[in-house]
Amino acid sequence: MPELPDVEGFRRFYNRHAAGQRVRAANGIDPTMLRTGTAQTFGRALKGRRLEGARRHGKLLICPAGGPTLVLHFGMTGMLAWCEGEARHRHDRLVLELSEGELRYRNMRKFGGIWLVDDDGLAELTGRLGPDWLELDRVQFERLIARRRLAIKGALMDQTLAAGLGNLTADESLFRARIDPRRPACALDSGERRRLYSSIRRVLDDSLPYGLVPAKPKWLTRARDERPGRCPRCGATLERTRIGGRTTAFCPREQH
DNA sequence: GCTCATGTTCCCCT
DNA sequence: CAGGGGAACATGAG
Repeated sequence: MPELPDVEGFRRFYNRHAAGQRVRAANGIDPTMLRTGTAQTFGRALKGRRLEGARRHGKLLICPAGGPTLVLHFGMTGMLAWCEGEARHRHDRLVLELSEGELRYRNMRKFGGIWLVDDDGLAELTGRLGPDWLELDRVQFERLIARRRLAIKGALMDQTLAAGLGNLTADESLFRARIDPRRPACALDSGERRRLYSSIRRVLDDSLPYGLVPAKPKWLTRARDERPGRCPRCGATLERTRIGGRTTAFCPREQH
């Protein structure tokens, strides 16, 4: 699930359920997902801490805990769950026992990761990312992509340029802007760059309330997994290819 | 058995 | 250095 809109949904979920509570214990951490320290140091450092409100940078959920900061990346299958007595789920990779219940980090495929960092460690993590997409203005965006020769979709998914877009949001935005995802970024003219920027913002803004990329009637996301997929606007058969190692869907009749 | 999956990183080429 | 291609990571679903 996790692209920017999903992680923004997790942030709201975290702040609704977990923020403000004290950590009674950190249990069941999957050591293969822990990117810093050991299960023991992790648990000791978090126990007794009060969780503050979380923020987000790209696809990272950043959860300060009055000293150390818990950072979660959800990979392709991660999510949060709030539990009050339910049995442990097979894919729970971390259980934080809090005053009023349990916050669980659940992740089937175990991509992504869990960090517990100090301020320097946090700066190191976020420093590898470009600005968050919700903080990026059009002029910055145009500057970032203007000289790149890679496929525009590859540029949109490069988290070091700007952070938060993923496979679905990139395809959806290019579909909305009617731009062929295979074109070199530097081949877009100024009008196309503007159109793409506003399309991305629209896709993100429209998705945020849902906490996911919604399969709206005129959205590519609705049709991309059908086979053969049909363009939700013109009915043409969608084309499927790979860009940057990711399955890419687009309408060959409308996207140029 | 096979393919594919909303992510990232690393390694090898050109 | 920029960028492409593929593999790896781990666990399913169809």
